[in-house]
Amino acid sequence: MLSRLFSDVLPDVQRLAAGGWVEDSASEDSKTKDECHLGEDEMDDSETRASSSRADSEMAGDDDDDDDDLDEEEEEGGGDENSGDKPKKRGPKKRQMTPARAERSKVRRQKANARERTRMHDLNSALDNLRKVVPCYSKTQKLSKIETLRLAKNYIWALGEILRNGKRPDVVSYVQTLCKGLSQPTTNLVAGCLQLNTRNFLTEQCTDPSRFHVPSSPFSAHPYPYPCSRLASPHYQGGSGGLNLRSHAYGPGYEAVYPPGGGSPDYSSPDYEAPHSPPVCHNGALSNRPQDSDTDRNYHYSMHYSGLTTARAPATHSLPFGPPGARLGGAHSENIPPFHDVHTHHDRAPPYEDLNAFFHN
DNA sequence: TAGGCCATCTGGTCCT
DNA sequence: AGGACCAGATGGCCTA
Repeated sequence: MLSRLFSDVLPDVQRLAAGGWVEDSASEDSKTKDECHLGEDEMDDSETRASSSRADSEMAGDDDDDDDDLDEEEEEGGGDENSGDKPKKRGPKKRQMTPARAERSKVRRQKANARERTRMHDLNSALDNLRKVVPCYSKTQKLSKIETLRLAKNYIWALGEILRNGKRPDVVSYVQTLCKGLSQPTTNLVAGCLQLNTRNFLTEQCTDPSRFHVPSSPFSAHPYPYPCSRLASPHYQGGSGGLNLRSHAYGPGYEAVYPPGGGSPDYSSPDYEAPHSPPVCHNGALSNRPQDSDTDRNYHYSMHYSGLTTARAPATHSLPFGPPGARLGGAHSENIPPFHDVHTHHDRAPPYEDLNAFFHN
């Protein structure tokens, strides 16, 4: 099953790596405005516009040239740079910038700029494709580049954990893995994509961890060797509304646990990242209420991955983590981003159905 | 208004 | 020489 999953995903990954993903309408939407009004035809214009303005200022007096041969001859004999009182410079003699040479340099620079632009567009296109295959995708609330990479890293890590452990992880660990190192807005978005109220299920878990199956989680069997730099940051101020994956999830002093199969720290793990990430901004975006109702709380205890199978019918936008038949949208909608255009990428990634089945009991 | 994110230009370095 | 890649600088846009 999982082998089929990866056999399905692998070509896409390869296409991603090659940057050869066929753009669809969604990617068109995700183009930046600059890219949008910068069609292929206009690229040259803008390129000329942008670089020429600068080049023109640099090359004052750069009139249309000229006789290259003549210039070359001049350059060959151009040893007059050190003709003054100044000490001779070492190294290759700097050729005199003749108008012809300046023109060639300008053209070369313009071509280099165009190539660089194309290269960056390709890179952005690949990033757009990556945005579509990570577990959260929104046309309007596009993940930033860095957040996309972080989420992708976490996603790969989570899938690897599933393969290593051969069983489905608990929802808490899964979401925590996905959100590790992500900014608060992105955490909200991911939680929203998974239709989770992150604050609720985490705080409740803190209140009564025994009601979750976290201790038996494949992710929680070992001490977490890769403290999240954000959550461990001194800048972090755990608030009532914030998502505190450390203390809220497992209680004070309990580190979230996402070990590899073994017990020894694996610093090659994607969870290990140099502590360069900015601190999480716990601005209460996850929660507007000090405490939720028991109804809301109880809902979280019955969360399962089963809802992810709604990916088969994305138009319904049903909430995936509720008890069968439960409607959860209104109760939690204030804590999660607007989802009319937010969905898991699995809506369009059939292989994830296998994963859903895997999560299913 | 500050900060985050982004696109673009640019010069340097390495490789072919 | 030219292309690919990279990182720094810069300015624009957006949001809190």
